[in-house]
Amino acid sequence: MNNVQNYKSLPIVGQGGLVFLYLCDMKKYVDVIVPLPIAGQYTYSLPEGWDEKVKEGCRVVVPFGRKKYYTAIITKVHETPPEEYETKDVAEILDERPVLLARQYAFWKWMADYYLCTLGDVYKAALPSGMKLESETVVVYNPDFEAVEPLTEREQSVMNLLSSETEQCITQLEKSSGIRQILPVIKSLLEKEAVKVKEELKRSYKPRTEARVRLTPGMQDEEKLRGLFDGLARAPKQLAVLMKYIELSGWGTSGTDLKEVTRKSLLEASGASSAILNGLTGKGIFELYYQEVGRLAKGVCNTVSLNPLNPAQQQAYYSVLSLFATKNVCLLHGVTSSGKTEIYIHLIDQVLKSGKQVLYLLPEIALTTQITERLKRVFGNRLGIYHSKFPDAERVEIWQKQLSEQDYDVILGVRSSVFLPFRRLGLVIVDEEHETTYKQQDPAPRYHARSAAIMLASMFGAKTLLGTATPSIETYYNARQGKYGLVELTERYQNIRLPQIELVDIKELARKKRMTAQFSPLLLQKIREALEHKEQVILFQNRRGFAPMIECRTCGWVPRCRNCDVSLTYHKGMNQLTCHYCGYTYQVPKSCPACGGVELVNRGFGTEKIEDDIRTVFPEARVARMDLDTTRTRTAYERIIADFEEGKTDILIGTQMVSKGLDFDRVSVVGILNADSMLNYPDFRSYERAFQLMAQVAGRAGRRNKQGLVVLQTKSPDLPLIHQVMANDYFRMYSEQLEERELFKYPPFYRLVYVYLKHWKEDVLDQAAELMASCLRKGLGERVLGPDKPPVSRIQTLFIKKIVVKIELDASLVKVRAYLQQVQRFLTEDERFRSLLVYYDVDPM
DNA sequence: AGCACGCCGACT
DNA sequence: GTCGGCGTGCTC
Repeated sequence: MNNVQNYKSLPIVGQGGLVFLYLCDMKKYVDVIVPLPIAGQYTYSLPEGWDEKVKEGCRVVVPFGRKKYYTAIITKVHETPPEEYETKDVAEILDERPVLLARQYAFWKWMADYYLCTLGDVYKAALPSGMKLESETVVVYNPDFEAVEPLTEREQSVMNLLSSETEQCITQLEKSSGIRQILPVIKSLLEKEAVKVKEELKRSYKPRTEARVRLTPGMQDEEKLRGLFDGLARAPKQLAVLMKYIELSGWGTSGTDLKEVTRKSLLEASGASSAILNGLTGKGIFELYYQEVGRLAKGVCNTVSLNPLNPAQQQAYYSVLSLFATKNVCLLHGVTSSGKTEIYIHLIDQVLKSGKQVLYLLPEIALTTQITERLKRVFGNRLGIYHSKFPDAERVEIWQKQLSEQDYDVILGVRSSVFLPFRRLGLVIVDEEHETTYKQQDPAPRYHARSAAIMLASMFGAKTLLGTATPSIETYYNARQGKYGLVELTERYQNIRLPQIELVDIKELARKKRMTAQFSPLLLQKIREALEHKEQVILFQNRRGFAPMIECRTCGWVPRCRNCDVSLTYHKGMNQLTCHYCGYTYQVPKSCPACGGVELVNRGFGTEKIEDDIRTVFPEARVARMDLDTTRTRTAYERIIADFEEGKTDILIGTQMVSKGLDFDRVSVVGILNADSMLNYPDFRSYERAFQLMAQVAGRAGRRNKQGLVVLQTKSPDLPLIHQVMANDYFRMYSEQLEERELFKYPPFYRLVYVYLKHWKEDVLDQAAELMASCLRKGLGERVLGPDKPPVSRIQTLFIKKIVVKIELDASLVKVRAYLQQVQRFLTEDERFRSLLVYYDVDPM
């Protein structure tokens, strides 16, 4: 239909002469973001009469492509019909009020722009999946179908599956039938009219409901009830339930409304079975009704007052406040156990008093019960917690609550909570600022939550506080340059002394054959002493798995993933080899496929191996292991920590997880088993990271009354870094690293952008990468390095190449980004490189 | 991303 | 000669 026909035009005479004023029921259009990695936005038309309801930031369901439906977000409502194409109608409006606020949208646009990805990528990362409904094709069995001609084997098997369950979605059918290409089969069944298909929106988010009990309307008077008591004389159990209900609801108590009684509480209080209650509903005395209830924990209302700050903390607190007068970002550099959290709490309290909100970011790993309990006690139900390991439905409710009038004043959350809606943000705290897990690796948007938080805060005119004991070089540089305010807190809480660090040369000991597995005699002795004194031990090894790999003793062959070009990790528990890139598992070969040798041995040591060895040496000790494999679920993770806290475990063995902001009271010994394993990464940040890890893990040792001990085992005891760790000399590490960074053109002096190219044909990829690099060099010259084969040069059958671009801090990032995209467009227009995949990692870690 | 179209090889 | 496999292109 021609849209113009809908317009009622009315000529009126204005100052400029005759103009046409189009009145009211002009056709409306919306521009939307779809949750796909596609650049640009799409325009849909609104069916008539829907006009009033739509606003920017609301979600709509739109048909996209031949059959799929997606949840899109409106960015613009307008009246300009597109000229080049016919629009489709919006299928459904999901919100009356926007779920994406104006400032959030501005934040999304900044992110897509800065990190070189699409708005769809940002949208996908930002919203909890329960808010992104998607359609699914459902195949419906036709019971009246009579075959005119015999069905093929595949068709028959699909029909058999459908006969037992007459409506099934395609993915489910594909799985249970085992047919990989099921679409053609369904298509032919559709032509034969053996089945029908429909598109159904799957709503994964369902509000939680609670069954409640009340008297039926006919029973709600004194007379009737009295009659009931007599009537139920021969059903004493039912009578008891009725009496309990009257008690719980407060029936008959004058002047008060009836309290609602849940089915569960009535059953529990009366001790009756559900059959008894069913009897009462059957007689028409009670009726059940369902009420929507939130999933969010109510939080305690009676909160404790703040702990007073000690003089050092007090001073840091005031320094931060006064620096915020002139700086938007401030770094709080406080040694481990200096009580940064208490300073945060006082700052939050201050911001709340001014009616603003606070976002408190923590790396996932540090977001434990210790910190959440502390904040809950202080802020009660004004605090919301946003954790990726919480169920999605809960995250949906937090999002919705943030949009409501009863939004949280404080959000404690992980990386992705920068996307939550805020309306009166006043402060963002980024705790453990140096943590690399703040950077999202895959998929896009590959954003750094620290940078994103600073940008978000600036959009609100809010302040950002970065806190850590071991600042990232970039942040510390910014602070020393005066870009950020800097507050240093050197005094430990209650004057606990920093741990004593003992250096052990394990190379020398190994030569003399004095090592027991990975443990030096000193470490073993200290563990033994700790166990005797009922103290606890943490052993740190920066690797997981039983042994990173196995190797043929004869020829040195190492099993590799056939998709990803990395060596496989050996997992003893399942006696399997796993690729940690694609997750594919392999059986351990009986003999070496290269030379036929039968001796396949372990190489290197992971946490699992250490656990095994420590159990052999100290069979009486209670040992726990904490790494990615033992902490898959939130409960497993919290169990390990709780057990250790309560002293149910003597020795905790772990990867870097054990170093994260946990405070344990009875740890007297920390063993760093092999410092060198952290240093030998081909990465310009490996020294910085090794220092941070060792300083953090060392900080776990020693509490109130006793100085802790760290046994630092290394093969290179003369390395300057080792001595910087021993002296806890952050500044020396920083200065030394800074020199190298400047020399080799790394951050903080240069910004890095990695350009990744992927293709399934290696030679095409090589050509494309060479061409891309030479094009980039034309515009950017020596700033372009590569192309290079990254350490993992093939993931899931795609070959990968990487080009590094180093940009001076004062160069225009906007221009560089535009240039990168221009070169990409030029490249993908080339016939040969049609299926070339290009993506970027801005400020990579 | 997901879905259809269209071009190639392995079978009737 | 056809069916099924997968590369290429488009989606308002």
